[in-house]
Amino acid sequence: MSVRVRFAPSPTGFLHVGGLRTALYNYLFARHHKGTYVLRIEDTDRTRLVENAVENLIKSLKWAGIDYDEGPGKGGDYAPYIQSERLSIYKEYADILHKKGAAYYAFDTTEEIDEMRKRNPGESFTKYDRTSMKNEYTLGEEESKKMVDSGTSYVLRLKVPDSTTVVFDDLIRGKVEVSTNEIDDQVLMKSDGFPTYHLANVVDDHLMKITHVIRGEEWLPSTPKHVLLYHAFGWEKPLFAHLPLLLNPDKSKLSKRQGSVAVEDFASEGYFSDAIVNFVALLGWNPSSDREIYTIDELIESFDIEKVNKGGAVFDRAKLEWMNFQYLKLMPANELADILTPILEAKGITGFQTEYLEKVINLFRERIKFVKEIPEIAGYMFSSPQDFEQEYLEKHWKGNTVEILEPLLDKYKATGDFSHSALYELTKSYIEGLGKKLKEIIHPIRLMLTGKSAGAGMFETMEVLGKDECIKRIEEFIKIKETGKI
RNA sequence: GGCCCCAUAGACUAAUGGUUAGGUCAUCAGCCUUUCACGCUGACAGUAGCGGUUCGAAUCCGCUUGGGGUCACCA
Repeated sequence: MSVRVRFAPSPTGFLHVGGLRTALYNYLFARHHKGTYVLRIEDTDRTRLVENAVENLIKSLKWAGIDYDEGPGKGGDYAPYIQSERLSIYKEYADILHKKGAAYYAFDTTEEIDEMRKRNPGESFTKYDRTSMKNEYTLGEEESKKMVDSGTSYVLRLKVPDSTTVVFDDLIRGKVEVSTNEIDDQVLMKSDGFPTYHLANVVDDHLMKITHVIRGEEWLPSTPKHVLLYHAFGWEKPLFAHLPLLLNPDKSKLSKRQGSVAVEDFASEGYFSDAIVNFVALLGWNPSSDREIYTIDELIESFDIEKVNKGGAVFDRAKLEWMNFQYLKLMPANELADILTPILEAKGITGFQTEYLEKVINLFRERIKFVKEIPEIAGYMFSSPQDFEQEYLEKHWKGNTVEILEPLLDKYKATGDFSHSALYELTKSYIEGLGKKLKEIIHPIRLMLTGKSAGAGMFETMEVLGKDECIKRIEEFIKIKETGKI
């Protein structure tokens, strides 16, 4: 039988990185087994509708390079893939459950339920009390039918059998057992006619012929309810695999507060999708070799759901940055220039050729983790420096600096070769001819051209800046220095 | 609190009964050097604890401790 998996997020407005990892593992599993990947939207909570949430979700998945075979916008044999468009299906299956006696109507108000829970405050676990509340059993079948027909608000609850044990196998965790005494008579159909997650999820997974349910660990406690539902319907259940959680540094479930958590935020912060995918893939699993960087095809090739770890994994942003840097180092300059251009434009820097941007990128790519850092640390590549580091100036600008500089400036003016190697030779032989060391002149030059103590190689920087610009900056600096303004 | 899940260095992980417990991030040091980085080399640092099974345990079992998740007409 061919593998069919699904990623079934609820449209909360954005894709959480934890969701991305779940989506990714499903994707890797599907592709590894040459199976089918389904995207299904679980929007059965109409109180939490968020505008454009589905579009955003799909956009983020697409950004990450995770494409699905069936789902919203694509269709498929089991459409629709948005649960709010499948209401009549759930109603139909809810009725089947009711007819089988596996579920029953209940008429309690929210207040009555609250009160029931308050009744035994010392109790460790408050289960819906089928024998004392307002439902089909206490009211009688006839009365209850009358109420339903007359339009009284009601829900459908799962009749959980007493004192039996639900057992299922988890691909990652092995055998899991839970006593039904610990399982509540879960609401399956809400009073607004929408199904709860539990019903919709089971019905859809069955109807869509899902073979493996791969989802976050937070679903583990409700899986027994789902197993009960499969059993009640007389359906074969899929295989389950509950993924370990992604954690904050304090080990709690990954959330905002301690940094971005939305995939779109990582994108706008300048992370590369390949880096995020690579990083997230290795949180909870790895191909067991001594390597960190993998292409998506390599991940697909070696993915093994049974080798996924059981314990939660802290989302370490420092390592993510390092990962991003690994990709930045290797990325073609023209692609990075395409990223740089709008960043510069946003700062009002325009009019530079792509070729020039590529040179700047190559100068700085090993000194940054994000492209957006370039205008921050190397603004002088786009206009003359306005500020000069005071401490750097005081340390390297001596009384005789101008004296030493002027003949060198003439040599720069005279040379036809402004390549970094030629500049190096020229500068070196000149300064050594004076019995001085190269570094004695390099720092003043760096100061005049960049205003900063830190930067790329001096002669490489000069080559990219170009002869005219370098000469202009040096002359300007000397002039201003003479006025005493610096 | 009940139930469920989990436990290799600060973090991510490898090792599925036999290794000096390996790799990566972070941290620290040295080298390189033209500043800052990169890179290279090295260092620090781990099987939560206690029992048991076994010739042999990070690995299997039990208990303890610790952490997390979950207990809605939310998913």
